[in-house]
Amino acid sequence: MADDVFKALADPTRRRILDELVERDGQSLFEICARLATKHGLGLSRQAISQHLAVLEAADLVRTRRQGRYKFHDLNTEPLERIVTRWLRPDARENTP
Amino acid sequence: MADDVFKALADPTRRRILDELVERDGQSLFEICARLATKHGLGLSRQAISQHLAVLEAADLVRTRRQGRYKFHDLNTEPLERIVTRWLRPDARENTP
DNA sequence: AGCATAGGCAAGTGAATACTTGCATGACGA
DNA sequence: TCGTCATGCAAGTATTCACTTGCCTATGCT
Repeated sequence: MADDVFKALADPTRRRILDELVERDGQSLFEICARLATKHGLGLSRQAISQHLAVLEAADLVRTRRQGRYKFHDLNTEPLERIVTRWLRPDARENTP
Repeated sequence: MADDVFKALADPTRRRILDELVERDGQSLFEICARLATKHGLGLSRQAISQHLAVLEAADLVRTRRQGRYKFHDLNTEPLERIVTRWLRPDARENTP
């Protein structure tokens, strides 16, 4: 459960993908490929990113919806809000930005 | 920087160690070994845990202070509060628990 | 001084994982 | 219907990483 979230966040490429989805939600696989290549200079294959997206989806950080031959990816921040508070003590938990 | 934090949190054993330090701060290596073994049933060698602590220290999630032949480990939650807000949109950032 | 305790360093092993290459499927347009 | 575009599946490789084993350093006690 939270295990998958931490594992998903462990890879820098996957964190870039999340960055990209924060900026523009609902992108397709090819869009993400293109923007990672141009903006971040990552020359990864389509499959590499597809597998990363699968990991993110397994962690429920990304929700997908099919539309014809396109598959759009939406960011889901809910799991992120849960995981970190685990180690925040009561007094530190109040002023979370 | 934040890279090290995510990498540190990727391993379940390291997350257990953080759990242990939340419960009681300032433990030595042997204390952590003992409590992980008894409470969580983890039969890991001393070096394994020592290496995990080194990773946590590199991520600044654990601060250490030497005192004689003892080395005490203190939890530092500051890096945790930074990393997740990266993907929280403005509207979601308000009601963080 | 001598010995036990607390921790550190380094090399080696096995498993997990990120990435690639090649082929298959399924939807849309001419 | 045929070809193309977007994606999925599977096997193979190579690197990363967690863990162990063995030896070394240093502090404190008797």
